[in-house]
Amino acid sequence: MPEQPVRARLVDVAERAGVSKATVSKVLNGRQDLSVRPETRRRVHEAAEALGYRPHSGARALAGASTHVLALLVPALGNPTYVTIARGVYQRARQLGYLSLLAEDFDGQEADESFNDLVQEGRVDGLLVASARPGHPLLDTLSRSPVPHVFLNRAVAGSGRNVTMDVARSSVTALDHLHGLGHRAVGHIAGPPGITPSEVRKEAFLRHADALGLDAAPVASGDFTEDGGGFAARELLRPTDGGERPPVTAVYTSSLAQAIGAMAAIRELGLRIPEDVSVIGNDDLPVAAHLHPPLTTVAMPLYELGTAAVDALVATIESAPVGDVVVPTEPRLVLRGSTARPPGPGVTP
Amino acid sequence: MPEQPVRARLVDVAERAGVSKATVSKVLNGRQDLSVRPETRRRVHEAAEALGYRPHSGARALAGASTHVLALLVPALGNPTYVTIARGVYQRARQLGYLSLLAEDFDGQEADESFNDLVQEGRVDGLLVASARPGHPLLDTLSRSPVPHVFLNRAVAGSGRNVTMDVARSSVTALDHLHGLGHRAVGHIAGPPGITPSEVRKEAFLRHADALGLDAAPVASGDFTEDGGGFAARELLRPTDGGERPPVTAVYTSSLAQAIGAMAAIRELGLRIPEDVSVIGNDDLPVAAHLHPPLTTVAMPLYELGTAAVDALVATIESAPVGDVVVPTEPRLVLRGSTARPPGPGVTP
DNA sequence: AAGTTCGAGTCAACCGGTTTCCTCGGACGG
DNA sequence: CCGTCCGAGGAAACCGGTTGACTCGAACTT
Repeated sequence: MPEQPVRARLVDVAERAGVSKATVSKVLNGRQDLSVRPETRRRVHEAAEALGYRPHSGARALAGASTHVLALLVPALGNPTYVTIARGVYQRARQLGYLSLLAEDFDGQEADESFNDLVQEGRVDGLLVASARPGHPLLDTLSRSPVPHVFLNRAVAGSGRNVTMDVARSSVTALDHLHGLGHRAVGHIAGPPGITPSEVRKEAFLRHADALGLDAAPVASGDFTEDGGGFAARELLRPTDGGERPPVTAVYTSSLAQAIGAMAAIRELGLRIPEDVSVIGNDDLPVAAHLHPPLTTVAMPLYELGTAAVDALVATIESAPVGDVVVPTEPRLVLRGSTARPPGPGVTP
Repeated sequence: MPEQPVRARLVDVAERAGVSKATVSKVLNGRQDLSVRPETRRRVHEAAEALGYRPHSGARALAGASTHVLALLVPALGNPTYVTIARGVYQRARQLGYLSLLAEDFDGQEADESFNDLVQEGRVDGLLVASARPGHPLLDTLSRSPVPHVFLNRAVAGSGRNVTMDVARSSVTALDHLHGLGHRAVGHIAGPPGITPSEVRKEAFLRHADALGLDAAPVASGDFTEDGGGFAARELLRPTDGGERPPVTAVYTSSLAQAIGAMAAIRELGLRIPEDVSVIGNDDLPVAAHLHPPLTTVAMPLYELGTAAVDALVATIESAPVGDVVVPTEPRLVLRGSTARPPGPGVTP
């Protein structure tokens, strides 16, 4: 059997190849500050292969080289959006020879401590921060720290380290769709204030609603959860000044969970989807297709956001920082059953 | 400001406390093979505190001590069930001073490689395997390897390292509920064959259906996904031998996603939930409450499964293995709108 | 009073890599 | 023919902890 009973070490490889530790190290790390005969190089690789050599990560980290570990901080793992991002991060990291550590930022405090530890203990080479929020303690820590890091999804203005998606475009896509169906009064359920993608999405919504000349474009804010969406939906649909029809015929939400909550709330108000109210949400995740009715969404390139963030971070680590990055893939409309033409004022063509 | 500009090392602490490196190391690691005066102990702790000392993980691992890192392998991160487990693992690990690494086992191959690397590179102290499956390459690797590990959720018979929930009980709870409502023909949507929780749930279902004397208890298998649930539901509801009523009045699914898919399929068949068919699923996750109708579920102690698995693994690492463990929390019925009395044969009391 | 034991630490060898500075022999230039 | 340069690789220090063996003085025994 080709298995080694015990870990092979660098010396073992060196011995088998008939060279010194130093040479093996340099060859295996592909350093070009040393000239080696192709023949020697081959022998080293062969020996390493034959012994199934894996460098001990601790020793490596200790000797000043990198750990090849990245850490990703997300605000909520319960949110499938972040899970998708995390998968992108994980897979791309592995492709590049890195490992990724996943941490959840329950209360904002946790993050700061946990990341400090990670960095101080020399466990990670870099940080991917998806949970930036104004005033977050970590931001301050990071800004005065030399550890490589990027912000993804939630941008930090002026950091020059943001990796984001074309969030503004998603609002345009959603509105164009609803406008094309004939909607003239569309409400938006935004995320909590102060969070970049939420703010950007809201502003783009308002700007484009204006450009399209909509009659009404009210906005309500709520958490990115089902309940947040439910409350906001009730707010948007409460009939104003004695009228008996809801003030909007369609709702565009900032997250998928909000859309689910909004749908439940809309039905509880005795309205039908999509006959009375159309609903369109952001982020196309598997569950969207199986809701009742199936939810029309704007698919955001979440997975790619993850991979792009890793690319940016690794570039930073290798001292070739790339500045702010916007993932090139555009948001894509996924048409399903939750959007339709608005109820005509008695008109049934 | 109390921040140190540069990492404090063990020697720095030793110097400040006026003792040797060895003493500091032993004191901070709480080893009792050394007697130290309380006074000295205090000085050491003070010095460490003052300097904000964090041991370098690489150095520590290299010196033969543990890395204090655990790795968790899950079959699919897209499945919120595993995310919940992962949270339990992550938090309990941190409480015990460990870090947890999350890996996704996309194809079964990945896992084996990735875990081998992790272990070979001395990155982790132990493994939490939630994706065991008969014939999984990792099982073989693990059985001949000295690395501490436990299997959670999916048990490996005879390993003496299983951490599981009372899955059989969940079938009993679900069936009792349906039986109490008057259902006499209940279908079960099981997971893929060969996977322990799925098998156990199925067998418990059949056994208890027998004990209750149900008229019919057909079983269909499908992936743990929405689509898997959808296909299986169609199979269960296909009218047999020319009858026009579906052969069952209720469906009990092995996963939440399956329940969502089943609900969609049931509606596509022109049946109402819960008037025509009741649906009850396993695992109570937030989305269940916001479905249409809100889904009745059996809540499994997933988070605790994660914490219990960490406890068991850490015990194993500290050479006090605990054998098979069953999480004590019992499955709990969460009553919502997807279950009701079966349609009477024309009887409306 | 001398030997022994015990408490309280210290010494120094490791762990497995990385990296800096050398060495050594042959080719080449003058 | 001798000095120099260069290609190819080696020696050893070092990274920051951990650990078992060892020391040293005081107390305890007999």
